[in-house]
Amino acid sequence: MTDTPRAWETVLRSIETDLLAGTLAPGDRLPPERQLAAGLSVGRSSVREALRVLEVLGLIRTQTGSGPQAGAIIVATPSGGMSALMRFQVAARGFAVRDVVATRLLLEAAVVTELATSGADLAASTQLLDAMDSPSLTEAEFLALDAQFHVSLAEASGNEVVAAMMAGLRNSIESYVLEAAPEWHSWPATSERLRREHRSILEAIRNTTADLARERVRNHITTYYSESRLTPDSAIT
Amino acid sequence: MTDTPRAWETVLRSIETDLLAGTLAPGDRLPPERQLAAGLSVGRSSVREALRVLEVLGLIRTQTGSGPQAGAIIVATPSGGMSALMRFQVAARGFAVRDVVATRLLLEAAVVTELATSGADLAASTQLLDAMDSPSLTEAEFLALDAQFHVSLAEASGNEVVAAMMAGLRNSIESYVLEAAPEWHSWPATSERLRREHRSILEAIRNTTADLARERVRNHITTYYSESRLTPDSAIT
DNA sequence: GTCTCCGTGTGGTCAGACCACACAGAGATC
DNA sequence: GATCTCTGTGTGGTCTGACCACACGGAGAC
Repeated sequence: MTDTPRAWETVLRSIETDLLAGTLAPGDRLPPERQLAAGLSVGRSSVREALRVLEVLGLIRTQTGSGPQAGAIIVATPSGGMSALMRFQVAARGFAVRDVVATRLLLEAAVVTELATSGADLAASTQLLDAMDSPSLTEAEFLALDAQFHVSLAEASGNEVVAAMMAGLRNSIESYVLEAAPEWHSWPATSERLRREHRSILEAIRNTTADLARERVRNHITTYYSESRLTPDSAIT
Repeated sequence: MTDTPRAWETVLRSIETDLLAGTLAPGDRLPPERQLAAGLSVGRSSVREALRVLEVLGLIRTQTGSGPQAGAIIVATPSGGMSALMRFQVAARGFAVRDVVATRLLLEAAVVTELATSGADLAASTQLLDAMDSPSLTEAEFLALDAQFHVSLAEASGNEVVAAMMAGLRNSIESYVLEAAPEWHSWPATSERLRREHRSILEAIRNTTADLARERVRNHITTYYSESRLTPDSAIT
């Protein structure tokens, strides 16, 4: 009943407190592991367990050596953590692939609706589409740009939470997509279709026709996963 | 260029592989740390760093002692990991509270739309509402049930990914809500209003009036966070 | 047959040691 | 004086060994 927290939880809570208090902010360096351990009266291994968690969550970046770039630095890049979380949950069957796809559809529909309504800056997304026109791209490279394009839409909406979720959702089933890719009927035809659909989505957004953009996103994504033989059914909204 | 993975990454990848291969499944026990270390030719501390990550991500549960319940067991409970991730990202300003609220609104609107359309089982949600009618509840207890109610809606939609996200979003700003709670004008009046709004949302779902349910959710959430002085603006959709 | 106790295996933690690495400054070289 | 080289130093990364707390389960006492 005394509820003794484990040592590494103490470290985690201490860092969280410093973050909330503003003592620690993105760009700052954490104290060296040995010093952190001494300051909290825990072993260095406990500190390391806590730092490992923070690293996977995308909160810090560690680097060996000396100098200003060495050590643990607060970075707060959520997409990495979101990807790791979802990838493992899919692997452990905590998340069904069907739900991942449905959630992606849900989020992306909301994103394009917002973009069509608010008229945000789509320069980054447009640039990615141009890059995808290069005929020298391999299949994997093309799909990577494809993923970036969809994330860029979420970023353009200005909602970092949604952007991170989109990245995580995509990454979590990336291996499944790549696995299924060889089964696509014809890669040149598929990539051509994907490019066309991307441009039509952007066009609908620019014309501020939210319903049309949403409809096109819906078709785009369901077709995509259907060809990958990933259950396209049961999409919320 | 040799790209030597760190020892704990080796452990993580090994476990992920076993999960994907089906060698490891929810309910299974991981090998003891010492044995795992020997099998992968890494130190026990590296194994522990990997297990710590998996624990925070909600993939395993560890317990001391001996017997069938001791050790690390695969559980795959994503909400815990989602909560930790979002809580730290909010603390480190990777996520703006505004975006968290906007995302919650987005997801919940989609959830009630789905529920109103598909006619899912709402018994669990109804039961939580009844529990919230008890006059002996403290403020914190009431708010905990409140959070559970909203998560239960997401669960009723059958999408575990969305349910985990809802739980994570809510937990990540829970501390802010509790902080602001004392500033509410009148607790009895507030709780009464919340109860009323909850029931009206469920009613709209039962009547399969999706638009109405969405509208009521929107009002419910924006009012809620507005009273908590948490930026209610800029909600996608 | 029941109760008690202790062996055993598990995670949790700590301390110490060593390695690889990267920077910074001292010193050598031109 | 400017440049190059080298070594010291501080950092994370890892391993080993040791000890603790805990919970189960069977051996032994009653």
